[in-house]
Amino acid sequence: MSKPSLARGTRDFGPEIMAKRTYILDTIKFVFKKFGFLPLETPAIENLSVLMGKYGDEGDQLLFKILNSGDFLKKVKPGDLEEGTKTVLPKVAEKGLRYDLTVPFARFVAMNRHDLAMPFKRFQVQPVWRADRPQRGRYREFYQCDADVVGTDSLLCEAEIILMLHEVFGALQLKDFTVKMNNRKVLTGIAEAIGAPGRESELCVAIDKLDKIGKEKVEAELSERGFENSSIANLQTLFSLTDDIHETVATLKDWLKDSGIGQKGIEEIEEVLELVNGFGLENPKLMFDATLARGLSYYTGAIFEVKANGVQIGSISGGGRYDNLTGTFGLPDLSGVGISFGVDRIYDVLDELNLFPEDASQSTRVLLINFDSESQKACLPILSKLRSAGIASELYPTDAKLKKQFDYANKKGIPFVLVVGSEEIKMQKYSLKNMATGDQNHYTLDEIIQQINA
RNA sequence: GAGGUUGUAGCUCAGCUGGUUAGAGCACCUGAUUGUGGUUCAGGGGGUCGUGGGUUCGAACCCCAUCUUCCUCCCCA
Repeated sequence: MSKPSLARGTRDFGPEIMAKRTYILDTIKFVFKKFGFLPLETPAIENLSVLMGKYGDEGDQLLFKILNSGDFLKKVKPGDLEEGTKTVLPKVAEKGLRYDLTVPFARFVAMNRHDLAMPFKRFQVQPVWRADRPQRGRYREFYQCDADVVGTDSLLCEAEIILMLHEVFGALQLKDFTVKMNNRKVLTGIAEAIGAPGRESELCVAIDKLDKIGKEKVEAELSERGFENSSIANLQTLFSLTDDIHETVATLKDWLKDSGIGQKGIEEIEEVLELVNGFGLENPKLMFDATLARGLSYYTGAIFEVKANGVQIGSISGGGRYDNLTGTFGLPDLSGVGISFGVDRIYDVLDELNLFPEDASQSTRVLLINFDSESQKACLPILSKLRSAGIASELYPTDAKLKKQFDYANKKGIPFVLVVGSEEIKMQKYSLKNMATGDQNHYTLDEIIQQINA
């Protein structure tokens, strides 16, 4: 007999945690559906040919590969081993676990292009796997919760994403959050404006750390990376931006007036703002942050990130627009925009702020006590009636000691206990005990249903 | 992938320079109360000290390896 253990970087979700996670996911899915997104699930296992080469060299390393079934060494020839992993891997593994939801989605779109109503809006909530080194908040198995629209470059999608973010976090009672927005084209424009065209990736890696390490260190890093002093001096405009969205737009318009692409980016942001305004969104928690640079390797337009204020935690949601999603699967020129919710982080935020509703973990409302076969028999029709009335109820399955049965109700947080003994059966009135107050009285079944539903 | 860190009862942790039978709180079980939980009281069970080697008369404690935990970097959700 060996001690059981979890595989590294994986977790169990017990009933209590599941109740809270389900609450979060149900809220998000409800909003997705309300905005016309359709559900999609794809297999945990994909062919490695679908997954490899999509996430860079590092990504290929982090893919979980599945050993071929049967004699997995069949195709390996003597001598292959000396050639190393690159030679042996394709001969022993043809499948792997999905690394994210975007690539399987792209595969699905490419395979079903003729059947899909374009633009195609889908949401997908499934676990993904990465052979990463686990840390707090980083696991080898975790859920992604994505919604994307492909097949249109309409900025209406961007506006609707902003709306969905507000609806989701509003519904979760999270009052203090900020939706940060930027545009890849603005970043490209900034690189041009400071005389370092084409180097926005490098620029952004440094700028992105601004709120973490401060202006001086960012400047030092840029200098190290070989940016001219004049370029760095030119960035002062960026460091002096305020939270006021209209002011920022005006400042950038002037700063980037010589960059066509930069202007385009600002125009896109203005149009999105106008659309959001058109929806009549009340009290928008929207900010234009020109230093926001996440996922630069594939985002081409809008970039989003949501921060929970007052909680020491990274972003709780992020997304953006990308071009050519399905290009590697033979379907070019398909633009898409998507948003992803960080379920684990949202869980931590709600937990820390105590925002989970009381009844999120409540299941059974009433427990029927079992004395003997006689009372058990009497309980059956009562159970059925309670359940027909929509009351989650259960009968303790054995005639264990009352203490044990009451303990069970206690531990499960069941608010009512119904005692059905010989006295009660005779009277056709049963003892209903409120576990919180300790009150206990005899009621008819109809009265009991009323009491429990009250 | 690089560096550091952690592991003792179901859980949280004590355990002296290496020295007899490894402790506590909580949880669990039994009884006080054979038709009533949460409180109280009395009693009880539970540990190959992460695992495998080594040093030693003797190892929870020292050494090596390995797994695990957490942290920093890289990268990311």
